[in-house]
Amino acid sequence: MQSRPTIMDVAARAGVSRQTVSRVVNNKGEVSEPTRDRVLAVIEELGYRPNAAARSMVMGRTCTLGCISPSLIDYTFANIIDSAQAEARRLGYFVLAGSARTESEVEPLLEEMLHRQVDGLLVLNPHADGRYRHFLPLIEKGMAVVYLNNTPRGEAISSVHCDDRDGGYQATRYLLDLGHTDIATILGPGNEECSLDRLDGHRQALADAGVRYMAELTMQGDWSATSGYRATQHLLAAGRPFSAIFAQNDQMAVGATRALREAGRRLPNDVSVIGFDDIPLASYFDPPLTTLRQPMRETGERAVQLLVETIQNPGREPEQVLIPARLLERASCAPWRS
Amino acid sequence: MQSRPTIMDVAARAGVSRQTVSRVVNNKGEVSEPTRDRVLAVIEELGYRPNAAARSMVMGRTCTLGCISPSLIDYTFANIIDSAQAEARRLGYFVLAGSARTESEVEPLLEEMLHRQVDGLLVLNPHADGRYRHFLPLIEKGMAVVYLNNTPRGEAISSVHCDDRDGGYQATRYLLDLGHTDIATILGPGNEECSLDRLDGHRQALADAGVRYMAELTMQGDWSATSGYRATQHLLAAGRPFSAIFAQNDQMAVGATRALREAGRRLPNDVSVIGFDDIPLASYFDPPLTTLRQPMRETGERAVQLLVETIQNPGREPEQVLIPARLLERASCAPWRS
DNA sequence: AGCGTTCACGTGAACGCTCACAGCAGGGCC
DNA sequence: GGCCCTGCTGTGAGCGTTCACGTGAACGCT
Repeated sequence: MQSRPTIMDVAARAGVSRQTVSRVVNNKGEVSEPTRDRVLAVIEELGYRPNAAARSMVMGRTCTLGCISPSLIDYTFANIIDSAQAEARRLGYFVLAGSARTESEVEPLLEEMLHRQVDGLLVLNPHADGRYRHFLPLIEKGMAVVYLNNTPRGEAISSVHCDDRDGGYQATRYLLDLGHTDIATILGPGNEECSLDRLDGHRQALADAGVRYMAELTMQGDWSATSGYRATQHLLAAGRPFSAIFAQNDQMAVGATRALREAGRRLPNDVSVIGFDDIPLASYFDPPLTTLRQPMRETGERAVQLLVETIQNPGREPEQVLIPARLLERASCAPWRS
Repeated sequence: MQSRPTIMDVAARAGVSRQTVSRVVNNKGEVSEPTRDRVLAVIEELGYRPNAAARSMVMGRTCTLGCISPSLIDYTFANIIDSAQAEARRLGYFVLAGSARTESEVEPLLEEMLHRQVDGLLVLNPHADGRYRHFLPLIEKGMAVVYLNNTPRGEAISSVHCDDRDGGYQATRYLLDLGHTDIATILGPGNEECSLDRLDGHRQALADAGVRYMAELTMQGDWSATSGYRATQHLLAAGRPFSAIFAQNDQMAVGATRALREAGRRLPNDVSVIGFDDIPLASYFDPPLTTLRQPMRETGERAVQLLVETIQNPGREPEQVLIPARLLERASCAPWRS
């Protein structure tokens, strides 16, 4: 790469000092009209681009946000990251995204990001066990951090995520309104807050409707389709009757429908299934999956806004943002005919 | 954020010069055992992390790769980016990923990345029309660039992607071996090389088997499930009989199965469907989708390796890497009973 | 005329690091 | 003793910016 022109090259060619060029580039300070035009022309001519590294160095900030996620592939995460990245760029920041598949990968990834002097950190769906360990000391030292998806309870930490409790409530309420009372539910991992919250909402909806919650109809999954499949097989084998399943995400819902079909149950007439997330092909399953749409783009955007605000105003109080999920009625749920 | 310790703080506290600290940190040059230990201890104690911006400035490289993709959400892209990111980190680089949904977003994104002085560029599935425009001049100036997925023809550009031609051949060959001769095919956008290549392979397989290629059985899609759905409806309406569909990606395959089911055709007995990609829930569709698995992780890794090699050795000749796709037999294809 | 203000620019220093070089021991060799 | 070599360490300069000043010139006011 032949070396790029520097601010000095521009200054020399325009017959001004570097500072004037700097003023033009940053639009700050007084520069006369003709001088400005001349400088801009030279910038254009030379293809000058200010060196972000040099600028970072003197300004003490990099305008870079780190984003640590268990995966960049998962549809939900990818969506959040995509929108976060777009919003960040709108605000003059860039996102350095890294995946830490396992808990032990978090530390080195975080370390690398701190090397890069990221101005703030977006933490996606932190691994339950290391959720506090890595980030709390950083926050205490003044690092701006926003959690997404899972939020540690009882900590003064900024976070943005879907209103899982309300989502669980809506899903269950919907099934109840269709006349179902024997509602099975398939959870995510037990150490993830969003799963606990969805369950909470579920139980609240049952309670509000005067329907007894039955622990035997609650199965544990791990978000994967396979786990939903297995959970449903267990449910069927256990023999306790149910007419509907609330799966805490779409993958598990898809696994559930498969297990049901294999067991000869017809959807939605024999059993209704409702999911959570609204993955891309949800409407293409047989039957098209009724689900709660997670507000992924908004989540990413709000998180970046919150993070940037925190960076620019370090005194800012932590804030917990909840964004409601929206019910999408498709064809996997039907009224219960008793 | 209280200010981080600098190399001078470490030097002072260890009673050595900055250069010695630098030598220890970078493991280069001679440092006596006791001095090294002392410095390392101070680094640990102070939590010193070298400032990447300062280092970039003097070294003239940022150890950062830009990655421009139409989307970070799409399963294929997300997979490639995730693996690229992991491989990059292994090699001491970081990936700055940005999405440029439309052609017009490429320019500003590229511009921002150049500001950041990225050492090289990963270009994912470039928008057909702007494929050359933005990057060729950069490459001429010595910028390291690797294309992924779609590769402009006839340019001396490094690229890594799936062997689409062979994939198209395999898919078609598989259907032919099952006894199908009336094979419909649903393409991706006509300006994407990977779609053209898959079609090429398809036609070659037909030719090799002495089966006539029928243009009426070829439909154009845009990778979306909906487009596959529509294309199949057209195919059915056109009345020309077919016993199998080769959809150039899984989304369209899923759309196709839905259209077939709605038309009362049974899968796979009436019609076989084969896709391309192996999306996560492919095995959970009804019937589980037979498809060609795209080597996404390998693609991302090889691309980064190639890019880093090019950066470190600017004289390196451009190289086109093809990675074979692998047939995954599931249940959406059946032998043709004539 | 003398003064302060504003405008339009320029200059030294600093950001945190690495590179190239220099210096100073100590050791081996003729 | 004088020479060179090697191992270890320090110093000046510079990377490309911005910040905090400083400096004229022009202007308006008393």
